[in-house]
Amino acid sequence: MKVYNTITNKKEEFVPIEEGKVRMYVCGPTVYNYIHIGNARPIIVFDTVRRYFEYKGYEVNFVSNFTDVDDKIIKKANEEGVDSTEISERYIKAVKEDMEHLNVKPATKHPKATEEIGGMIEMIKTLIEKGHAYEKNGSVYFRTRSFDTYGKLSKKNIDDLEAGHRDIKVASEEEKEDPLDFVLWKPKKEGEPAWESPWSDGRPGWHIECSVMSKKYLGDQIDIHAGGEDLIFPHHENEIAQSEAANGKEFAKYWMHNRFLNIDNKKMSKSEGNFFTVREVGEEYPYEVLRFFMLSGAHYRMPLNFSRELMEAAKNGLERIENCVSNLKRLLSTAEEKVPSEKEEALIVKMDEFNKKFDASMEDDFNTTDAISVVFEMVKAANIGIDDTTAKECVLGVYNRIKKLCDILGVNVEKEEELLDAKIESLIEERQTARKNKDFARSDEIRDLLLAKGILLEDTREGVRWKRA
RNA sequence: GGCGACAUAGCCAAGUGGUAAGGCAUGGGUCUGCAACACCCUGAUCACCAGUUCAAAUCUGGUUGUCGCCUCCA
Repeated sequence: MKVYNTITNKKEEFVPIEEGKVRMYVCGPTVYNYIHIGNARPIIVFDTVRRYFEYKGYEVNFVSNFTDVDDKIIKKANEEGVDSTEISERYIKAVKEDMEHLNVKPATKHPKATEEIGGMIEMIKTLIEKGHAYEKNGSVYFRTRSFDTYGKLSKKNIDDLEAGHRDIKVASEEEKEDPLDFVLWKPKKEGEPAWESPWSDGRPGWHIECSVMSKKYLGDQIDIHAGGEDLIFPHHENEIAQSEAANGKEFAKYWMHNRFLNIDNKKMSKSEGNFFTVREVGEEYPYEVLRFFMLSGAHYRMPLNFSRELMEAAKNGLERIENCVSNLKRLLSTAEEKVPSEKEEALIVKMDEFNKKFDASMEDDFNTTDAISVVFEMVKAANIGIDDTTAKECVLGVYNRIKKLCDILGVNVEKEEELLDAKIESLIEERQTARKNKDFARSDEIRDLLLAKGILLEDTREGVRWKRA
């Protein structure tokens, strides 16, 4: 399995630290609002990575945090005149709902920063003892120049960075030994939540949170650390500095970063107002369409553009797969138990080949775009090769295979079994009678009526079928 | 200024040395009372220039263009 590693800028063969196990940490959202579709990209992408590892038989310890103490949360709390915990808890609940809708598996552990303060204080102490950090007026800073490989992830030259900082020095910079130093602990200001520490009542810096939560739940060394591309610098660079300086070990073996999701080819930003929350999109499209779009629209290391046109294309494409699966499911109930013909045997074998091709795509740095094209090839083969005379074994084999691959991607292609109420059933019956009597005016009238209720009818050789519009 | 990514049909997008996967859309057909589903047919020589090679979308150099990071940001 090949994984693109940001730190080496290369695809590398994945070798786990511990045989058969993957320790993976994904930086989670700061919970100050509903997540937008840009936040959803890493959530979906890395959930898919996890699912693939699990499919390959790895035991995945998947940790993803919630940053629940932060300037933006405090600001929002002050605006609403409530406690910041109320804000963070509200949006953690919302993220979890969104994740469930997007068929994202809950992490093995979702730590919250505010529940890990003790560990942060411990790590900061260690850093001070080792000379990598210092206290000044209740604040603690990381001594960036004391970590000699600083910049290895983002490929930044430490001296270039300092030059860039000189112009934008702010008041608090004055107490730093070096403009490059970043904060590990900051004393509280009026109206801010605070925790006791040896240095001041205050709160941790953002970067130390992830270093500590990763260490606590996954250990000093982990296999994969992932997140959005914007986190490479400074967040992940600083995490490396903190963790490696404190633990004396290489932090993460593989660093994975997804590129951004754009809207109409422009970066989403609050100031431009060009962003959509997951919920907003969910009102217009089924959530599985959004997930399918994220995985089929582009490889995770490529920019992905979001637009109505592209969502429509994704919706239509997904429906093609759904139609095929529901067709197979229907055939399954009537298919004859018999020895498959030579052609049917060949189709079953073909499914094996498709599965291998799918795996090969996924093992090439999780090329979901390519993997999905394999699913479409399977759909085509099924549509051509299977009908109501096909042996049950063959129908079942194809059905299971397509479902399995979609499940690895976390894309739900099977609609829940639903019963229609009696009134609608009788309307469908009435329409069938009308059609038999060639009263097409009445039959079309009923079809339109049902369509208005969101029931789409399709007449097939085997009889009438319906689905939700 | 520093670092990095990308440029393939109307749109989206795989493909890193041997004569271009897949999807959406379009047009034509088959099926159907009609529609929908499905099936068949329909389309690109891969930004440009130069080079390496028997052979390049795929390697090298250059040109042009788009984008990201360097500050909170998925």
